[in-house]
Amino acid sequence: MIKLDYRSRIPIYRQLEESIMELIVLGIYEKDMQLPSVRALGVELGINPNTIQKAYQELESMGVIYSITGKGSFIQGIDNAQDQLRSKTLAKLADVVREARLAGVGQQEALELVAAVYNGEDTEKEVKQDD
Amino acid sequence: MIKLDYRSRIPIYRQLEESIMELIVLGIYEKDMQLPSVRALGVELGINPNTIQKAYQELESMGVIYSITGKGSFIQGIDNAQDQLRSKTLAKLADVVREARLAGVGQQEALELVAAVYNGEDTEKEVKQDD
Amino acid sequence: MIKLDYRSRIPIYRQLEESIMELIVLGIYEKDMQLPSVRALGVELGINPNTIQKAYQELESMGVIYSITGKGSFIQGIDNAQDQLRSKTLAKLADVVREARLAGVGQQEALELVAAVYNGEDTEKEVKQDD
Amino acid sequence: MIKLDYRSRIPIYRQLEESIMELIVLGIYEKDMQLPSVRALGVELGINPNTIQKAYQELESMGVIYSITGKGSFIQGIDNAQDQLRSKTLAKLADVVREARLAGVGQQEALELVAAVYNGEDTEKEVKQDD
DNA sequence: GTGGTCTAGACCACA
DNA sequence: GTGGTCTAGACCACA
Repeated sequence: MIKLDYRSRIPIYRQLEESIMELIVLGIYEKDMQLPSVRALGVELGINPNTIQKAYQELESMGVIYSITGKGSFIQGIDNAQDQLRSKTLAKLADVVREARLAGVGQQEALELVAAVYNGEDTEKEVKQDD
Repeated sequence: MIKLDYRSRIPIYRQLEESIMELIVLGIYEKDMQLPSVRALGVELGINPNTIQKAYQELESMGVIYSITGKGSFIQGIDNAQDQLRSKTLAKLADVVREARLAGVGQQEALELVAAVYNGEDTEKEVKQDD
Repeated sequence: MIKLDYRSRIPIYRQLEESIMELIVLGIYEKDMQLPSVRALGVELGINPNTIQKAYQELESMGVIYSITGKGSFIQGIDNAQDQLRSKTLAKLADVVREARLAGVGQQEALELVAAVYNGEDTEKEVKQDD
Repeated sequence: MIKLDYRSRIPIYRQLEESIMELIVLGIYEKDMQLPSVRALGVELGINPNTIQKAYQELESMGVIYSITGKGSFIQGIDNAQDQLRSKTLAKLADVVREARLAGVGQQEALELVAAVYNGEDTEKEVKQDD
């Protein structure tokens, strides 16, 4: 359910955080549902439990999940997850659009690209970007 | 002419590269014009010459500038700069739009944000998109 | 009669201990009254009997309750319970007040907060004092 | 300048965070002043740099300090530090006062204890508390 | 040198 | 078993 790109410059724990938030937003992870334990998920994804811990702790500090020592980690609910994902994403988007504008990309072109992505017309998959 | 944000998560050398490409695209840096030496620019911007060197090297490998040993670095011309900037930027934009879509941002909303940025209606600058 | 907050960072067994001591201090649990068995209470509260056991053992070592093998656990009396609760609490209070002072909280403000809590004017319950 | 209690149940990284915030609030660490590097402080305090990192990263996410890779970590300013320290401390204080009240500590007694601490009349030093 | 990421592994409190 | 803390150590990008 969670797929990571180990080659990406985006740290694994951040990819994990985003994945989990998306799963919540998509309604796959429901309120109070228990997440896999840091150890179990570590084994499943082939990464160190400490890395999972880091992701879980950040998600907890964002109010997206809550952890009870000795019991496990649980989904807090959809609201915080949605808010966090949205605001982060919109901030990123605004940044990149500003960059595009400075790079001489026209408004029309930018709008078309957005529409293309939403309509599934853009063929390129997850382009590796250099920064 | 070149302004850097030392607190940004975007590395200085990348900011430098983008700035220079933008100056070329804007026609301020013209073909065959000589760039300041790494030392001079280092002093001017108050940063390590190594950082400037790194930016110049990348720009050279992208074909945006060229160097003549013992003489200095020069602008290659506008074409490469423009192409590089555009393609990088468009790839990034597409990526982020895909992310936004996954995050539950609607097409309409995304389009409006793009328009807002182009029309200067969005006030926030370079948002921290960290946590 | 005993209410636990499973999400609190305060461990369940500690919450249990405090609850029982409070019930004694309030006169609800009287001298030589028998406590529910660890199993019964475990079922009632929906928690592991080991957790109850841990609380009972600590209470016994504090002289708040006593156990008779094969019969059960009983209330020792009000004195120990009151002393234990008081001294622990006062020590904690002093610590936190010292902290508050270091944090720049003024004496007046601290006094007012105390009065507010006692007069029921502070609405917030059991605030998360994590991050 | 920073002293840690390695025996405390309060994790080292949290003690570090609080210490740094106090130093900022006291005006000893001033705006934009550079903090010791994670490695240097690790050596100085005899603890692992990773532990320092954790503290620094939390402080950064709280807006108390900012870090620039390759350069160092710096004090953001006094405002956030003060706000964070204050709110955390007041929350803790309210919690403990509520506990004290349940434990049968009278309002008068609580107020006197607060006054005593502020007036330096309380002799006991940093009592080891059991939770 | 400086922050940041990740692993392997140990140990603890708690349930 | 579950989360949480900490260490030792490696490796990376950046300045």
